[in-house]
Amino acid sequence: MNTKVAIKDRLKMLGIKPSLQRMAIMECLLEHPVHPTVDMIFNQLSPTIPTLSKTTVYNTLKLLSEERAIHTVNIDEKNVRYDGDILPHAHFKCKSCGKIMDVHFQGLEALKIKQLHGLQIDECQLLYKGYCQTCQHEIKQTTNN
Amino acid sequence: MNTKVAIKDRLKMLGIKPSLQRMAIMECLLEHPVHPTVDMIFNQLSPTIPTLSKTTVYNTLKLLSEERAIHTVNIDEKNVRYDGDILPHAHFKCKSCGKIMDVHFQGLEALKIKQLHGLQIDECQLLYKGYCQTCQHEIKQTTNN
DNA sequence: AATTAAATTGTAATCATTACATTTTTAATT
DNA sequence: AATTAAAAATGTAATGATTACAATTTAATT
Repeated sequence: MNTKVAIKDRLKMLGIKPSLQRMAIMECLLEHPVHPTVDMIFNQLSPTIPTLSKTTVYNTLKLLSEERAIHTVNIDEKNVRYDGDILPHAHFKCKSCGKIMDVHFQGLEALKIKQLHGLQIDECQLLYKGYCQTCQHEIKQTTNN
Repeated sequence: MNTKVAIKDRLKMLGIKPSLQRMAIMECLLEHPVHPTVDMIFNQLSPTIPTLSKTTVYNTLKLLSEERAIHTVNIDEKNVRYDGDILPHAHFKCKSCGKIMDVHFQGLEALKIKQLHGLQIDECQLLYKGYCQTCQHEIKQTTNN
């Protein structure tokens, strides 16, 4: 469970002062695991924090990802996506509806290698693109008519 | 060997008319497998094709990747990188010098799955970030002083 | 050669992200 | 509790990669 207390402790542990804005952004990512953009986060929180600035969202997301509290997902051409789930998993983007989904499968952890050909690796992203179940069906329907 | 003839045939096979500009861009990617940016390609070819426009480079790279003659690599935050090598391999970016390198290892082909959890997959990217051998050494040296 | 279509080019617009200066909030010190 | 210093948040302006679009050039077709 991601209680506010748990989030606060987590940020403190990482040396991040848990301000109102930082807490809200972190909580937003955990509560809405849709890999949101900066704009989506800003629009989500703006009503409850009317003074919130988009720059703060940018700054905070940068800080959080630098301190490894969150991950960035570079699967979309236009905007960077953010993910509060830092457990190893792949991402899939539907080229029709644009939805970004988590993908889990056996053997994924094996990709999280730390050393390879003398390279020191500390970040890994596995990205897939294609068509989700819903869009596959819609395309079939359209083609049949 | 990537002779001009071979490149021309390859483009024709994909239904791409092999114009001077398209040939040059395709050849540039194959001859200089450094995962160049649009600007790098433009600067490389500009002297030999003085009339070349950057828009043409953008248009051509879009066409080539749509027709699957090349791959885009979204490992850099600032610019899209392009790769003429479409055989399965991963990419590594050094966070110090910025160099982007190919990574090959056993079991990589297994990631090229076509179907998963009902998703129809037709693109796959495996990206690593960290520090290359050279930069690791330099960091050690600096730290020791 | 004339006509049409395709490809290339140059300029202007878009828009996500960053830079930076200012203001506000928080923490530390007296 | 007031004062000062540091950190965080904010708003505006700038940046710069990419795209849109209209004009020009080149190639293909009749």
